[in-house]
This record gives sequence, C-alpha cells and structure tokens, in this order.
Amino acid sequence: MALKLTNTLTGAKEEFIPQGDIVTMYICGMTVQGPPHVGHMRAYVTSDVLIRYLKYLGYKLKVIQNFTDIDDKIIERAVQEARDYRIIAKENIDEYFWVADKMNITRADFYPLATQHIQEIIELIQKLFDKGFAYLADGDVYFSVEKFKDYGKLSKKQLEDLVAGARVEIREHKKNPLDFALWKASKAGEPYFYSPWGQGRPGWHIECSAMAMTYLGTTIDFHLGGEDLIFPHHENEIAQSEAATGRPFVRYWIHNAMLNLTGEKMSKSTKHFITAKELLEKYHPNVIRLYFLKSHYRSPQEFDFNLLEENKNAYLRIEDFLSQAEDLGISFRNNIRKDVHETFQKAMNDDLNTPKVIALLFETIKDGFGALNQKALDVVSDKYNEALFYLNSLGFITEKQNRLSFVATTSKGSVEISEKILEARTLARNKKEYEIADLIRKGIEEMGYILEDTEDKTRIKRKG
RNA sequence: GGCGGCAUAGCCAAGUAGCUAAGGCGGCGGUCUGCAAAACCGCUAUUCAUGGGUGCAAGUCCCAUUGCCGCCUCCA
Repeated sequence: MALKLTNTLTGAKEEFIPQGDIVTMYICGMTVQGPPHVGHMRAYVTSDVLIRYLKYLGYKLKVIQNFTDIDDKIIERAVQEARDYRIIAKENIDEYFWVADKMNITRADFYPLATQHIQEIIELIQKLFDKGFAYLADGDVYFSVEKFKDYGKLSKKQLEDLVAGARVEIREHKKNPLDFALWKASKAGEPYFYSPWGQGRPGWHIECSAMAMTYLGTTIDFHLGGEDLIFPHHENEIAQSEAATGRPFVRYWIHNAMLNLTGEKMSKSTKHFITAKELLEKYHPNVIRLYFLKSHYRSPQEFDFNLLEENKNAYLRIEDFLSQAEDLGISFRNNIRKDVHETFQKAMNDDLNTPKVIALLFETIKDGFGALNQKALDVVSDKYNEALFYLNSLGFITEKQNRLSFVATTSKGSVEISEKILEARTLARNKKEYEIADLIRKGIEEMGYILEDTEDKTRIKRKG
C-alpha cells in the first residue's frame, strides 16, 4: 500500500517515491498585493493535509513557502495609497499568518521573501544569459521560450496554440509574444533593485525558481499550488529552472482546484472574493476545514454560506459526541486499532481522499453514540479515540477549550451563566413548575446557550 | 478559437468494471423524554446529463451530443 498522488506533469496518479531522506516541498505562496481570501485557505488547507499525512507516514520534510512581496499589483497599490510597498506587503503577510494559525495550518520551515533574494535571482538570470536562454531588450530581460524545447509540458500547451490565442501583453521588443520577463526595468518613481542590467525588479516567476532551488536544491520532490498557477507561472518556473540547471525541477506537481463564488472563480483581480478573515469571524476553523475536506482537493468547489451552515450542523454533532464521552471520564489514549490505521491509509493513499475519511469519521461518531445509548463504555472509549485520531490526522483543532460549543463550567454550573439562574431552574423542575423552568431555558437560549436535560444532569452548550 | 476538466438523490459529495450506489445536511415516521433538545431506529437515487458502442458484466472504458467550469492576462 503506497501513497498515490495525481501529478499534473504526467496527468496520472503516481506512487510517491522520495528521492532522498528528506522530502522537499515548495508551496507556492501568496503574492501579497491583498489579504488572503477563502480560495487561499483552500489551497493551504490542502497543503497542510498533505504535510500532515507525509509526517504520519514517517517522512522527514523540509517545507518552504514563499511570499512574493514585489510585483506590478503591489506597486500599483502603493502608488494609489501613497504608501511604501513594503508596508502593504507586511500587512498582508501578517494577515496571512493570523489566518493560517487560526486555521491550524502547519507552519513551513521557512517563508522566504522575493525581495530578500535579489542576489540569488540575479545569479539565476545570469546563468540563463550564459546558456543563451535570456536576452536584454530596453532594460528588460526576457526568457526566450522557443529556446526551451519542453516549453508547455506541464500545461500541455503547444507554442503555436498559445500564439493563436494571443492574449499576451504586446511588447514590440519581445522576440516572441510568449517570452516572459525575468527582470523588469523600473519606471520613474517605482521601487528598484540594482542589477547588471540596470535598476529594476524581478519578473513574476523567477523568484520562485530562485528560492526553491536555494533552499531545496535543483530537483525538489513536491511543488504545490492552485491550478490557476499551472500556466503560465509553473510552466515558466520549469523553463527557467531546467534551462539553468539542465536537471528536472520538480518531481511531483500537485495542484488544487478552484473555489468558486456564485459560479465564478474567487479572484483578487476581479474583487470577487470573501476574505479569509471575514469567514473566520463568522465560522469556527473546524467548520471551515470540514467544508473543504468534504470535497476532494482536485474538484472545483462552490462557496456558499448555506454550505457552511450545513457543515456547522454536521460538525456540532462531532463535538457533541466528544464532550458526552468526556463527561463520562473517557480520555484520549492513542491506542488506535491497526485496522483503523489501515482503513485511514487506504483512503488517504488514494490521492488524499479526505471525503472518504470524513465518511469514516461520521460512521465512527454514529457507532459512538450507539454505544453511549447502550452504556457500553469500552466501545465509547474506542470510538472516542478513533474519532480523535481522524480529526487530529486531518488537522482539526481538538482541544476542549477551543471547541465551538465549549462553555467553561464550574462545579455548580457555568462561568458564563449565573449559577443562581441554573439552580433556580433545577429547583423549579424539581417542584414540577415546568412553566418557570421552560421560561428560564428560553431566556438562556436567547443569551446564546442551549440547555439539554439528561437523566442525571443538565448539559450546557454554546449555540453554534 | 485552442487546451484541459466536470456532469451521481431536495442540497453537498465519495465511487476509476463485478455482492443490496459511501458519508453529511435537510425532510418524513417512530423510540426515549414533564416538555424541549440531543441521540437511536426506519424511510428519503430500480438509478448515475442524453444517445450510441465495447465487455459475461459499465456512474466506472470508447465515440458523439448537450450543459457547466478552469486555463490561454494578474491570480491559490
């Protein structure tokens, strides 16, 4: 049984065989021209799940995720807002980390910035000059796509088809309209760096090649990103890197599908998006994660608040089982049965079939509740442990105090609701003064809490 | 126009040739309960966009049609 992943380069599900002792992974990070949106969340939850699973399988990893902190759009904004481009980049990077941490996304080992690798970028461009792939035109440096035989191998595009479509920027000094900039000469007032070709800044794609190879070597195991990056970004990265080194750049290209908002791709340029922060203000990270993982990462997914509500209800059911089990004194023991590991691996090995794992999780929850009704504590304990195993493996937050429905309790009631009120209700119930008891329950519900009477006690939950 | 992908119940969504088509949400009926809620039990696709074809056997492979989506311009 081996991990198989869809490799965009071959278009097939391939068995993952690492090239060395340490698995190297480059995650295409954000161009920090704006705050992260929900589409970014999906991409980074996907990479998080892969990282967690590789670690679960026992691999040692080195993960690099970049920030592209200089590009046309950032400069455009800096001019519009009359602020330094570095401040805009910094704000968006900070927001990215706020979101990622909240979402429990595993941190990469290092987050390099394009502007701090100008030297490496220049060296790479120089190498391309030396090998005859680059040329200078009015201060700009371009990569000559015709010189690179394999151009189009990732996106499965033919040069002639691309020219026919010809929506590329027309620049007379380009030899071929598809040639892309390695270095752009700066215009008056724009930020710039010094280079052998004059003052300017790196083109969009070169920073990823430079940083990936600087930290991970000439051939890396994984390169991840959204499928909108396949062309031209990743195609160009391959061209630059392989032209410079003569070696394969990436062994497994993994791309996640887009998140659509009302039928249309979420996109920064069209302002058609919901920021990650906005969503996190409305929904618990686990609800968002469940929503993502219920779809396969390679299928386009629709963003809709109704779907989030749906997943919130489903998620609350999981929490309910966990806390009911905990109320009986059951705790995590990490003694998961072998067949549970095997079933989990079978699903994950099949191109990270998280929807299948979610289905297993819910079957476990159902069995767990069944055992709870039967008062079969040993089974409840097993199911509790299995559920936590699935949740932890997929990166859900499982600490009790971080749960959506969690209410801090005291010996007599709750920190958040006056003990006297709860006592009054119990008193009323004992005297069979149900009208009063129900009125109190209703009042507490209006405050955002749910009271559930069970045989021996009243459970307090936060409304979702 | 070129390239690629997808069409499975009211909604979301697994399934990549072979027992009765996972799972979630919602809905309906029942059990339990002072009531409510939760939970449990049962029901909710004789059928997988349409039309052909290849197999003993097809959501699952091939062809065509229709409809959506992505990329070809900055994008995860």
